[in-house]
Amino acid sequence: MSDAAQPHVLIVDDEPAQLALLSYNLKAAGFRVTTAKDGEEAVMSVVEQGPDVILLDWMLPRLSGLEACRQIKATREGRDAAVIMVSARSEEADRVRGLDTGADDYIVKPYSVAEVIARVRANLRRLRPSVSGQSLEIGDIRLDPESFRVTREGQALHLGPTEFRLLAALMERPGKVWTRDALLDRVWGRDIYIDTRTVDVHVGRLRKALCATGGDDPIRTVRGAGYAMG
Amino acid sequence: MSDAAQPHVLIVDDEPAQLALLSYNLKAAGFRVTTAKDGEEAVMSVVEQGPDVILLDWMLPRLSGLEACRQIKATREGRDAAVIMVSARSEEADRVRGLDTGADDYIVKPYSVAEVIARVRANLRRLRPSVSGQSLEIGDIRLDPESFRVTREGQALHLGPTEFRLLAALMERPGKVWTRDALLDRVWGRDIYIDTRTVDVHVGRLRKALCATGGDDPIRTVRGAGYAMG
DNA sequence: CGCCTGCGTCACGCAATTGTCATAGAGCGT
DNA sequence: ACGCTCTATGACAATTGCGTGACGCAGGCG
Repeated sequence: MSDAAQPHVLIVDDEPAQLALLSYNLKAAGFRVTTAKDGEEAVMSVVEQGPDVILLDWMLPRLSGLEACRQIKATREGRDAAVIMVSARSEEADRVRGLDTGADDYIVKPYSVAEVIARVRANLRRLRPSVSGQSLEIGDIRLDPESFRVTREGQALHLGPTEFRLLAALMERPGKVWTRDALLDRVWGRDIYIDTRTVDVHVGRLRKALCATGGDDPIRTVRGAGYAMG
Repeated sequence: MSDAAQPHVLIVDDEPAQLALLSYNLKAAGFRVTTAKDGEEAVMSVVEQGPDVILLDWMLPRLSGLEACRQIKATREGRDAAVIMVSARSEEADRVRGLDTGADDYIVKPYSVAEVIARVRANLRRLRPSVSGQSLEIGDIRLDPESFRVTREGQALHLGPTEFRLLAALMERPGKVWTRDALLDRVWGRDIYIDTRTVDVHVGRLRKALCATGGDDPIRTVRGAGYAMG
């Protein structure tokens, strides 16, 4: 999964120039960027890194963009990434074929960098609401990333920064069970050494805060696995 | 950390170098790997270990890949494994012959390691849905690996971790009869010392949980063999 | 500086889960 | 019907995993 701070974009293109151009500009726009030169590399990278958005060129060596897209969408990590196909072909037929294999969006060459960034942002907004300032809602709990405010039944709750990010992670995918390790990655950031049990403590604190105004415990503990909401 | 649910790949090739190369990379990609040097060994290994995917070289001593494939597909354990033929011949005729004998896929030499891994994953996905996070369903029972939820006729059931994994194993291959030993491997993990009869107890507990809301017993006991669902 | 807030770790207690065993029951061949 | 083998089940003790309060530390701020 991606880091708490920056949305992660994977760019797949066999032309180094395109790669460099997009990479530079997306980094400048505040994204974390990794790249792949062909379809196979792309699939492996998806599995390993679990990016949020994938810019996938149509024409690729080894594994066509179409087939790569199909494979990406079939992996656990790729299922909830946004795939944006990039193609010189503008025919409607191709567009349909692309979307048929599970692509989420379609950009036609020649494109402007601004357009690409806009599309990436748009897909991100749809897929990762909290990253782009949309408020999340589960039951009577609402979390507004913009104002860093959490309310339950309209009543404001006081959360520490860590509890806030923890809640945001849990609310982003209702029903999904997060392992403690996944939460450490997502909430605390990768390559940080924290005892896994610390997650328990923060979940406990979050629970106390969420139930301060009364109401049921909205966090589900899955014994042997982790935590989930919704 | 040896995951009990690691997919199992059998690699069959008479060249030690190929064996080592593929073995190393597949292990690194998170698979459990065993190897065989010829067709006969391959068939025996299939019967003994029941791998999920088999990478079968076309040219083999003792028993050609083609014939090995036929024999593998004739065994109970090999029927629901994916066989991927690996061959230097790229002629269409060979491909057809390979697929005719029951091979599920075909890789032409020279191949890239990434391609092999991608193909293995693709076949695994088709054959073992839960590996890629899809929810499993048999009759009125549904199991969602992502949310760790099990429902029967829409009603949520409470299962312990072991019962959950046991049910997942049974549901992954509807109709397959699992021996107690196979279930110990799959659910408890190999290299663990547990009494075989313990499986009975857990099947009993799982049955009780599944029938808690009423309904027939969905687990079939096969006397002298093991258990099956569906 | 002294207070306050937030955070990570630890230790303890509790409850769910688990492996084993003993016993009763069921299937099958004769 | 009988005997043998394999399976189901209830009981139980040991283990594991989780929740919680307490504690020490670091940083921010008046």
